[in-house]
Amino acid sequence: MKVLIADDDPLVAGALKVILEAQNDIEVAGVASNGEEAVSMAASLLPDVAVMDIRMDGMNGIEAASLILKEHKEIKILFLTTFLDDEYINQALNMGASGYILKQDSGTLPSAVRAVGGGQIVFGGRIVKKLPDLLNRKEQFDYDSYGISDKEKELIEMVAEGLSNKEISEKMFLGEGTVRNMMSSVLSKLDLRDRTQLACFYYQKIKP
Amino acid sequence: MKVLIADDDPLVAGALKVILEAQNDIEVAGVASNGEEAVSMAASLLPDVAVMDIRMDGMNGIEAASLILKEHKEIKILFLTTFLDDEYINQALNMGASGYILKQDSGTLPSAVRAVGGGQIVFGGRIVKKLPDLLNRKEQFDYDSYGISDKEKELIEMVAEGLSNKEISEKMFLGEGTVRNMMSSVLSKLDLRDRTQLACFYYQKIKP
DNA sequence: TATCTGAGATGACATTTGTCATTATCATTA
DNA sequence: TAATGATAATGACAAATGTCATCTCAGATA
Repeated sequence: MKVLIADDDPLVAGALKVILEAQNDIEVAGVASNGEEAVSMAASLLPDVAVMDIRMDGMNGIEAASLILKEHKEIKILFLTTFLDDEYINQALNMGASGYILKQDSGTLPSAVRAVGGGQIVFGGRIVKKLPDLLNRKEQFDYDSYGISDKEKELIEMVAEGLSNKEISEKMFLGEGTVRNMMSSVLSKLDLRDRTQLACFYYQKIKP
Repeated sequence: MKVLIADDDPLVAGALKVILEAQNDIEVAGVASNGEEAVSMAASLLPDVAVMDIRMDGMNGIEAASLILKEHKEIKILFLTTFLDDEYINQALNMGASGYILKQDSGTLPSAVRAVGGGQIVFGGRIVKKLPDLLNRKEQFDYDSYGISDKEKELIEMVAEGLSNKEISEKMFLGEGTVRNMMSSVLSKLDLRDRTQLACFYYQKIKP
């Protein structure tokens, strides 16, 4: 199995090479030290798997990988990263990467490379613990920073259920006019125009 | 590395055993033929990895796995399945499983087992192609069955962006009154009361 | 050809909605 | 005690919204 390594830190790149070459079924076809190099080497060497750092000077790993996949979608991309970074995980997934593991777990790199080469997808264990949170995120919205009170929060949730002012006023034991005033206040705090925009805001920003 | 196999089809279980025992670093500690057996054998054998079928008579793989994880969260669960089933994938992920691959890809099973044993997460390649869709699902809602036309569909999406009738009419090159009529029609088709409920419906049922 | 149909438009109408100024209460605080 | 501020309520008002009956018109259909 032919592997291309891309990392702008020569020490890391060297270490990865040593680890992978110790496996008798893995051959390190080349080592790139930045994104551009990775793209051109991938095109000439046609490795089975490209093991890439995400953070590199110049063209980063994500960009390089998507260029590689554009031309050779049979090459599997395995990202190595130092941090847990939600944004990168999402980008990598949507881009069609085959794996995303932490450098700290380099001991499991060979098996990850084999699994990826075999057409499977691999995530570092620590990353998976974050996946459910990524899927059903909730309540992370900071009402306070907008100066929104608990009552107003209630109101927002009722709007997001499609209730009218009258219905809300009954549920909250308030006058309908009061609810209208609260609504007005909430809308201006969030810089929105009407209750429908508030409902959209709720589903897009508060409980995505 | 100790592995427990659980599959209610003896043929499949046997085949898996053969495949895994051909690897000199993998030892098949036991073979369970249903969920209950898997739970008790996991408790007594304490394997590193449990390779489990999802569909089994009686207790299914998901239930069995969550029982195993409750007691021994260091045991990694690798699910084998015949089908691509969104619901199972989600359940498996949320449950804390370490892998989910197709039986058809049994050739890559050994590397998957090693990767999982090493603390990584593995998904079968065909499954990954569905992951982005699972994240930003869209368009799976059946507008037709409600008799909703393409134009009406557009309108719904614009309402879900918080646009007013006037803004929608400009975007669609229609009279504002026409938009109001379309709105009225859509609301009655979906049995809703106003545009805010329509926006809520959109985020809850159409693009959850 | 005559008819039917559906998309688009209009105008009238009752409601709902959001804004604003004002007032009333009540608890806290200076 | 008096001032303050938060909470709740009113009334007035303009704008937006949803419903309905009706009209036009082009294209399909008999």
